[in-house]
Amino acid sequence: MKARVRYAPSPTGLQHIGSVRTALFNYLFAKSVGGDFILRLEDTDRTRSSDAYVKNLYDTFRWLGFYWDEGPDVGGPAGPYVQSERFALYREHAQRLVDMDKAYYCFCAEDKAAKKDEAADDDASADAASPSGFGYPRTCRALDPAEAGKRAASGEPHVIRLKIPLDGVTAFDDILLGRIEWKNADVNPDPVLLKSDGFPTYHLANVVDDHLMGITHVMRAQEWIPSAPLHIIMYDAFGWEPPKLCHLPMVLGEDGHKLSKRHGATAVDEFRKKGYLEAALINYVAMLGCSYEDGRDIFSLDDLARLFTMEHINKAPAVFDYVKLEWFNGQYIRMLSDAELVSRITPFMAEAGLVAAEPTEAQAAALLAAAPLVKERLKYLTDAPDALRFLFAEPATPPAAEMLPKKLDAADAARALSAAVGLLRAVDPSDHDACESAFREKAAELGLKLGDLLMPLRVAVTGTKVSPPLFQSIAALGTAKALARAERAVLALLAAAEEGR
RNA sequence: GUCCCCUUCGUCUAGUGGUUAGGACACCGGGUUUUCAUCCCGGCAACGGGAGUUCAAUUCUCCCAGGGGAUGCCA
Repeated sequence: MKARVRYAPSPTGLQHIGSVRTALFNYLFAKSVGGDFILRLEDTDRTRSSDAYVKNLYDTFRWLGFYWDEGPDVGGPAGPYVQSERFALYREHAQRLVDMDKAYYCFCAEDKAAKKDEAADDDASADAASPSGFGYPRTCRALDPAEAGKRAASGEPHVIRLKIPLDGVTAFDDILLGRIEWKNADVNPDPVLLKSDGFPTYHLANVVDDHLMGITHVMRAQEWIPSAPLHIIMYDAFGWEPPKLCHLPMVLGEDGHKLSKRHGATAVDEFRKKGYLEAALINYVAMLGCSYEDGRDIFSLDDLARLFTMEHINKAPAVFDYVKLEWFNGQYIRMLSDAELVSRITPFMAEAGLVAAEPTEAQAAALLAAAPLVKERLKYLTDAPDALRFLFAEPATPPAAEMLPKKLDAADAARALSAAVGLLRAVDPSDHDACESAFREKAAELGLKLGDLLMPLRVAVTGTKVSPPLFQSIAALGTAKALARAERAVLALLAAAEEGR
């Protein structure tokens, strides 16, 4: 049977690195076995779902570059793929469960106090420690079904709750974790299936849709383990065969807690804006909790899809390491062709006001010439503006002190820089070897190290002590501009020397 | 509190009874070099603890400890 897996996000927030990892693992599994990857929107929380988040979801995955075989936008035989468009289905199925005496109407008022308060801290867990069990006290379970049915039919507000067996155990075999057994007494007592607004909860919608859509494998984070038995009980009640379950290890922040905003960037969109390459992000995230081929660490999406196996998923949670991600990003930047790098950094250059959003021909040429200069120096695409500013904007003449090599004073530096200017007039900056030998000779003649001769020129031309290789930078800039900057700098140095005397 | 899951270098991991416990990031040295990077070489560093099983346990079993997760009309 062809494998069918799904990614089922709820559009109640920006696409998060943790959920994207779940999507990625599902995708990799599907592709590794020639199965289908399906997108389903779980927008059953009417107050929190929003179109803006749906858009963010599409934007995110378009950027990441992986796709689904079936989904709201591409259609498919098991649609619709948006739960709010399947509204009637859930009530129908909940009703079936009631009719079979596997679920019941509940008329208890919504317990606001039981709702998790966002601001609540650890004290809340102490409060929750009721000595006699937990959760809903199953009050309405005792109601006469016929009577309850009448009340519901008359329009009295109600929810539908699942009857969790009072004793016995529910077990399932997790692909990763093996057999997991739960005493039914420990399962969430009678969870809500259908809310009072008529929408299903995750539990109901998830089970109904996974079955109706022919999902064969459910891969989701380990935080879902406690609700797995409840889902199994539902599959049994319906008489359906449950899909195979695989609970993925969690992704943690450096402090060992579930990855969240306070750990740094977590929304995929933030990574894009911060100058990460999607290939680097995918490569890194794929390696959190899973391994592919020993002795190798650079994998394309296709490589990952080919190499993925569930046997190589780890059970233990993984800590998200921004430093290692940074290394991956640098690796991927270096693998870009010059033209690719240009198209990647152009938006950031434009944002910094250094080039037009649609670069002019001259800017495009300058960008292309500059690409090889910075390729191995960038950790993030966002580093490009600072690294290349000197090519697109006129730097202020640096203060003399900035231009002094170690142990040299302003007069020495002025002398060195003047010599450099003289040399610059004579050489072709694009002839790297000629430049270097000319400057080496001159340095020796002046009793300077090559670096000392070059430093004042570097600062004068680029405006900073740290720059791409000087001769190539000058070649990219053009000798005329470089000369003008250097000559101004000589004057500044001379003035400083005068003052210092 | 209760239930569940997890446990190899600081981090990500390889490893499925016998290995000098391997790799990557980070870190520390050194080299190349025109600053910064890149690149190359070397180094540091781990099987949570205790009982078993076995000729032999990182690997199998149990207990403990530690960590994480769940305990919603959120997913």
